[in-house]
Amino acid sequence: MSSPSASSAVRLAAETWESLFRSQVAVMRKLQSGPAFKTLPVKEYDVLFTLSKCPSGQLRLNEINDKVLLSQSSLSRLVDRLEKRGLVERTTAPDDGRGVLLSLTEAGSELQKTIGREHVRDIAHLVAPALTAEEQRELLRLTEKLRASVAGH
Amino acid sequence: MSSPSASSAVRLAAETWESLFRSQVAVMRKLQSGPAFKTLPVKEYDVLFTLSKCPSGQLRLNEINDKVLLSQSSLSRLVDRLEKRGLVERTTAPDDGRGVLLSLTEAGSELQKTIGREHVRDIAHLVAPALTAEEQRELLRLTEKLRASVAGH
DNA sequence: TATCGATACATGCAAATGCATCTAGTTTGA
DNA sequence: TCAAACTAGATGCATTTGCATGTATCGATA
Repeated sequence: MSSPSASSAVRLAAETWESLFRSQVAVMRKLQSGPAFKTLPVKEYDVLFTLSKCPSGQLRLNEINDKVLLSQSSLSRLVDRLEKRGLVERTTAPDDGRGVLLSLTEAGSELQKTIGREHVRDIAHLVAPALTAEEQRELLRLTEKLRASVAGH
Repeated sequence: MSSPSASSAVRLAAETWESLFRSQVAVMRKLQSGPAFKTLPVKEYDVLFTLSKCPSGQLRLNEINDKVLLSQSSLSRLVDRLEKRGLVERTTAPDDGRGVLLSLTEAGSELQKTIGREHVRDIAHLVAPALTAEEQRELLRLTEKLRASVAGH
């Protein structure tokens, strides 16, 4: 790796990230301003969604925390709000007395599905006109590869 | 567009967005926890960065607001904080008495460069090992295409 | 050019967030 | 086996955020 190519490699990485970030901002802007999130903020929906996708139906708080951009304390209180609205339930983890398992209530599951249907439609309206199916598959592959690499330090 | 392919198109778009979003979360997590942002929060740095990249050196608040995921009022107060620290300057827009032009002070420009150098290095350490240069160029192209499409409604 | 609606930004206030810290349960190792 | 270090999550408190609204300016129209 020669010196000039190293510097251009750094620049390329920075520009790639910048572009990824700005596109995320642009899409998220549109999504969260839609009517789907009048009843529930996006971040709270995201927790319901994450739970709905998990096979066991239960997740530890620290597992959820890995998926969302929130501090541990903010997530704890976000879950307080969801619990107060009767959308999720906290249970002490059976194998670790310190841990908390979170699961959807029936109402939480219903609300997730209702918002989810509309949300997915909104996403499609933004993404489908922008990129071909082939491009979407490639974008999916690249972002997943990036996420996996970053998650594994 | 037949019915089954329409539904799978919707699913693909949703999965693509989900992956893009989660990768952004994973990368941002790492970036903002680095030492580069001990002195200045990422969102505040982002405003300095945006100003530094702009050829005229001045931007209207609403132009900046398009680039960041903040409400108008939050940006207004974020700028208050930057101004109080002497990093930016507000000027009334010459052609529009309602508008405010924002520009970097010398101190703001210095701080942006200092943080920016470290920030760019951090980005490279995360992105370069994850994707080849060719993949990064493709990711850059796809996210820019998505952003442009979404921005144009 | 006087009025009315729209736009740009600021501000009061309630809610959400993060940092530091606390409590309780778990693991380690002498 | 027991104390010390570690981990998961909750909580006090100051900061940040967004919603609703306020103020000032702009632009269109009659």
